Amino acid sequence: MQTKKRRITQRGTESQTPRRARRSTGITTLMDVARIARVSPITASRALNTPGKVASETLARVREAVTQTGYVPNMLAGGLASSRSRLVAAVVPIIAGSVFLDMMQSLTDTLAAAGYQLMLGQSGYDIAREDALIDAIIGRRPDGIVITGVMHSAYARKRLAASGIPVVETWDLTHSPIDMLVGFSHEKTGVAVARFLHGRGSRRPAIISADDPRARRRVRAYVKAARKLAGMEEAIVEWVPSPTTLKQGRYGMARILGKHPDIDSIFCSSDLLALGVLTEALARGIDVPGRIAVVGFGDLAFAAEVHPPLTTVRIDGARIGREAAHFIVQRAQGKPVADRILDIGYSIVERASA
Amino acid sequence: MQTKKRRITQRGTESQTPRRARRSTGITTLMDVARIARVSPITASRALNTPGKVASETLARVREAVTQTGYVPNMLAGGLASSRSRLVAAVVPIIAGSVFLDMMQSLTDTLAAAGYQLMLGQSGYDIAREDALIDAIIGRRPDGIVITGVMHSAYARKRLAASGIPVVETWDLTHSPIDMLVGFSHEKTGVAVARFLHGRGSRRPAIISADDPRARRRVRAYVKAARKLAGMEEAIVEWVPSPTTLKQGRYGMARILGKHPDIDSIFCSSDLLALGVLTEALARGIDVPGRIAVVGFGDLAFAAEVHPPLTTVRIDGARIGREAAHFIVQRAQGKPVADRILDIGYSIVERASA
DNA sequence: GTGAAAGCGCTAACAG
DNA sequence: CTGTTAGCGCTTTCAC
Repeated sequence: MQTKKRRITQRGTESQTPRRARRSTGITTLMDVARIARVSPITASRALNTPGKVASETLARVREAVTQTGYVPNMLAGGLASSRSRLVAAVVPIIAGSVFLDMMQSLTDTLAAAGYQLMLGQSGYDIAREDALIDAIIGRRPDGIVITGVMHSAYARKRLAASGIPVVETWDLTHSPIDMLVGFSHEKTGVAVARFLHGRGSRRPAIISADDPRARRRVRAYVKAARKLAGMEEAIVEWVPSPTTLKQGRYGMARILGKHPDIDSIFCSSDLLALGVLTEALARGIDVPGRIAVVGFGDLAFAAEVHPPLTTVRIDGARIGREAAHFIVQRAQGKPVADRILDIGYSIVERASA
Repeated sequence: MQTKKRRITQRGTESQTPRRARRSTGITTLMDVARIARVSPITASRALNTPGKVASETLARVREAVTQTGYVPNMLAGGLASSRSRLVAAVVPIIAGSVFLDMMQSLTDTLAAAGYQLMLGQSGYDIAREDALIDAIIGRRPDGIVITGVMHSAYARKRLAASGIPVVETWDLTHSPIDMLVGFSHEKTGVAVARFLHGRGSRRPAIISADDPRARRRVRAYVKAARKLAGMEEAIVEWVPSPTTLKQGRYGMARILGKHPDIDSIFCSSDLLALGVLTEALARGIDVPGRIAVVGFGDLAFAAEVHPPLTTVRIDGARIGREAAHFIVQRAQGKPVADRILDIGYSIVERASA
């Protein structure tokens, strides 16, 4: 073997055997495959990525070489060369016990079907960590970023906008998204529930809500709408910390009953809270919906099967995931997205609890 | 500007202006930062990665240039050059409603703290998809792979072993892991629950279990252990499909009661199933634990707060995630892991339901 | 403490 | 349909 090529050094030093800068990792590369298939590396690359552009006989030789060597393409190298990483990042506030699971599920599935992988990040409740997370994500040069919940940090929003990476914000509605948006109106939801409970005869309403920005907006809209409804008293509001749990629902219910034993309905900012309310009612022998009507939020899998079945606001999380994935795949294929804002709405699922 | 360098072509063609092969992406690179800071790219790199090896005055100049430009390192390029991607892949059977959420949470947190990102993959229930997933993951050259549940496919196991990537299998115990392991014994768990319920006076036991391999082993161990316990009748087993839901718990309970109304205990393969059992019992006016004792599995957040509080098998999912992350970070730092198998055990949390 | 050179493994851009 | 060339943006190796 001979040294294949040599550079001319700026200063015309005498020819030395150029040192080897680095040893290869030893793993099969596309060059190995190409050598075995007796084609050039680029042809091997085409055989794998755009098989239609390669003669079938060549294709067969390359495929043979791939199976023979157990070659797995290095997507770091591919991504660097093509500036398409086929990676999509998702940011969730928290993973455990989150209402975003259905969305993550469908996002992962939809993206996998299109050849993309999902990277997961937790923004948590700390702005500094959120900023660090966004930089870490941008550093991976993903082909898209899906943000669930709200991206609070102005710094992060600026970085995202500057990165040029397609961004989909979800689970909310605004007229000025960073880029694209799949969500619904929390205000409309709050108003709808107030009217629904009023229609069911509630006059002394209470609310147990997580203290997060979107739930807060639902509550505000509910309270405001309730004031305009005939005979409706001012809604009692009990705040609980995020993330919501069954436990918080029980405690919240207990606290409300302690102060206002005569309430006749409770709107909970999550189904888990509502389940806690049902549990506390059961433990105290309070009839639901007879004495108190209960409405949840989310329509999680268990909502239909608890006792009594839970009336709740249904949000199609799986659809949010699918649509967000579609947005990003569209963009990655260079197709501009016409409508950047998609309102998937909500619905109230009437069951026995209200 | 002048062409900086030129290669000597094999055949000595006359000097032509070499065409520009590709345009840069236009984003700030380390070279831009280096130019502004008036240092070489490698010094800029060192300033960011090993600041201790750079003079403080140089460091300041580089940092200034970074903030000025908004530079974000391209980790695809860095990973390719260093063959350390700082990416860890996690494989879960499904995301939604999974018992692995606590683990994913702590895995994400622990890894993020060490500077790693998590990539998520769903193996689902289809072997072909599982194989494709493993190849997609290996293609990213992650610094580690955490597998939750069981990796069924022999093909995938072979590929993983051949890839040289550190692998941590979790939630189970075997003497022949692919690489490393953090889990517990499902057999011991099953035996322990059988003994526990026997000690609580159960003689006509029933089981509602998901039809997945690990749950099946718990059931088998339970049934076998029960046969040896004085006065214990053969356990009635009702299988339900994975993933388990509250609904399955209700239906399973209903089916068992239809055939064997005199059972006095039910062991459920998940807390969600157990909650379904409690719900069905409530709907039918059956006293728990008076007439039927109920034991769950998992000790999810809600277990302590349902009515009655659920006796259940506690598995420290968060710890599994932490330990798995530690294993991988250790390996990534070149430190060999002494004990590749970690049994984190289980415990029975005694509450009112049994 | 700093730098020049040489790749990591792949694909875009042309040319034939 | 196939090949040559030149990078993508970073870090390793070796030298000073």
